[in-house]
Amino acid sequence: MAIKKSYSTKHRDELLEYMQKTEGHVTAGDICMHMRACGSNIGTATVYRHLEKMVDEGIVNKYIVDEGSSACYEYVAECDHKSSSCYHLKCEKCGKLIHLGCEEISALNDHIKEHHGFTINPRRTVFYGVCEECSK
Amino acid sequence: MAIKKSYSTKHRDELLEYMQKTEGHVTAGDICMHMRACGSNIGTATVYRHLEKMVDEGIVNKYIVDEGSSACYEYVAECDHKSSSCYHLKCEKCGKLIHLGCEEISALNDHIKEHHGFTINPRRTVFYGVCEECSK
DNA sequence: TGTAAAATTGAAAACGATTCTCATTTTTGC
DNA sequence: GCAAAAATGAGAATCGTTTTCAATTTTACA
Repeated sequence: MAIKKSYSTKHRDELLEYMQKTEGHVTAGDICMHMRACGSNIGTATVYRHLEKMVDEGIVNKYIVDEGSSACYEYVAECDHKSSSCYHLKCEKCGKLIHLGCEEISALNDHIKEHHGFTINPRRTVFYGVCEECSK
Repeated sequence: MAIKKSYSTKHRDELLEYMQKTEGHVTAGDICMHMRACGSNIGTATVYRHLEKMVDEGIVNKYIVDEGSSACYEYVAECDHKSSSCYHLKCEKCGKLIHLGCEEISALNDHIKEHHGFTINPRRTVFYGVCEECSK
């Protein structure tokens, strides 16, 4: 029940800046490697802690894309403006993770909400399947 | 490049029988515990190995439902007859995993196939969100 | 049948992503 | 400035899953 206020620190700023300027999805491991390559001495635990907080705050999205392999993170601005209609497709063959902004799909949200009482969270939902190139 | 033919063994039969008679989703851990409780001496590795094979063969579906926690498996008959329209909803609050058979949703598959060239695999796709009870 | 090749098995070790612990250092509010 | 609260890093711990390896089963077929 302790009050957990977020201090803004060098590491948090570094991490946020990296997330903002990075297009697409990165894993915690990617981030650690990159940060160290840039001379930052940020630790693994700290990266995870900040990512988790940012996910809670809605600044960053987290996708569980495969069991075993690492989770993907991305800065929210990338697709938040289309919020309800931004989904992700993950190709089972080539492993590509694809953004999909499409109104048609947000209609699905409405349908499931109305008819099945379930409120979908597009931020976490990933469609698995086979992409165009791989299905040739 | 070795030829990998499936021998039918006691363990495979036991496991398959358990999967068939079990409704809904189980984790590999659940299975191991249950098998041992029933006097079987099947090992963890064997359970995983058979599950993986059954997934490949299409007899069993595997869902990655949360990072960190175990994957869920279920016997395919449970929802295969509605194949293209059988999805799963996972409540982020209570953790419930819900079957959803609905034609409206299979229309989504068609849309994504036609307009985005992506073939969805409902067997792996899980919608995250909040269920009816939890959203009250 | 008998037998060798191929597949399965269990135990335990290895793995990899993530989380926890804890002592130390920063940051904050005042 | 100072004390309380939060952040930090290193390394240990966790936990689901996979691998290893030697021993056992199962199969194909002579």
